[in-house]
Amino acid sequence: MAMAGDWPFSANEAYADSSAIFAELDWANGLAVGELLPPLDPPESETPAGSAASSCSTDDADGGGKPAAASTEAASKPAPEKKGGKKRRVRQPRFAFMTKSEIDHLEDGYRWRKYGQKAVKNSPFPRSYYRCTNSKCTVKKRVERSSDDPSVVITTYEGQHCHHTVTFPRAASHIHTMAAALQMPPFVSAHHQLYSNLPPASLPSLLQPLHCNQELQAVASSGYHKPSVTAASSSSPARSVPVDEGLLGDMVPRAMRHG
DNA sequence: CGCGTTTGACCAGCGC
DNA sequence: GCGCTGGTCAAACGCG
Repeated sequence: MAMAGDWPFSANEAYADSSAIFAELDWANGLAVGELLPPLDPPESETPAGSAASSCSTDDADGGGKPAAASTEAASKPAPEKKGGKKRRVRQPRFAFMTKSEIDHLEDGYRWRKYGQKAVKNSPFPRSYYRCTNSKCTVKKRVERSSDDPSVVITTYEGQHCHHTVTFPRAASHIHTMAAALQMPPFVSAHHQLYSNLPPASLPSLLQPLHCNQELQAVASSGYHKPSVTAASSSSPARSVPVDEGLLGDMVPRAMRHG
């Protein structure tokens, strides 16, 4: 696989091909992607929205229905304890985006290990499942191609990284740090146009620092300067983005924000 | 040898 | 209750 040691922007042609990010809904919940999902199971989950979204917590709470074997216990398959009360699958906050790319697995600065692939219904293309290789990080992502447009890759992130990217870019650090602050892959913030029907207020919640991410926030806030590569927002190329809507302004065209 | 991928099996949730 | 589907596990395998 492509080693994440190489900063994708230098070699990964997919980025050049990538043309846009479209708004995407969380199909399962009917929410705009990027918005933190409401707790599906408030009593048991530690409030996925906001702080508890930490993927650092050992409680993956999810594990696809299986006992949370995330990262550590995976080896010994514990006897599947009978769940007295139906424990609903608790999802981490997710966001997804569509990318026009010829390759499925876009480099985003993190290292991922593929742990599964499934054929999905209503799609001729299989869905791949990836997990962050950081043992303390339980972030997962799914990658699949759109059945409507095979050139479009749909990537869904679940959870938030509690660590820096594996590689820190040389030149594009501003992009990367910004993306880190967003818990997004860098190409999201830098190379794509993100259309979203998120209410403006929801994005800041997405940016909410996690206890284990505060360093990222710090880095981002100190190192960030407005990237010049966000010209994808062709709607208003020369506008100056107010501080309070900076990232949002970069990614969400104004026209899309008053939906 | 370590790390990542492949792939079939297994399990849980959900709809009928 | 049953079948379908999505999600995950884990052994086998490949590669550097």
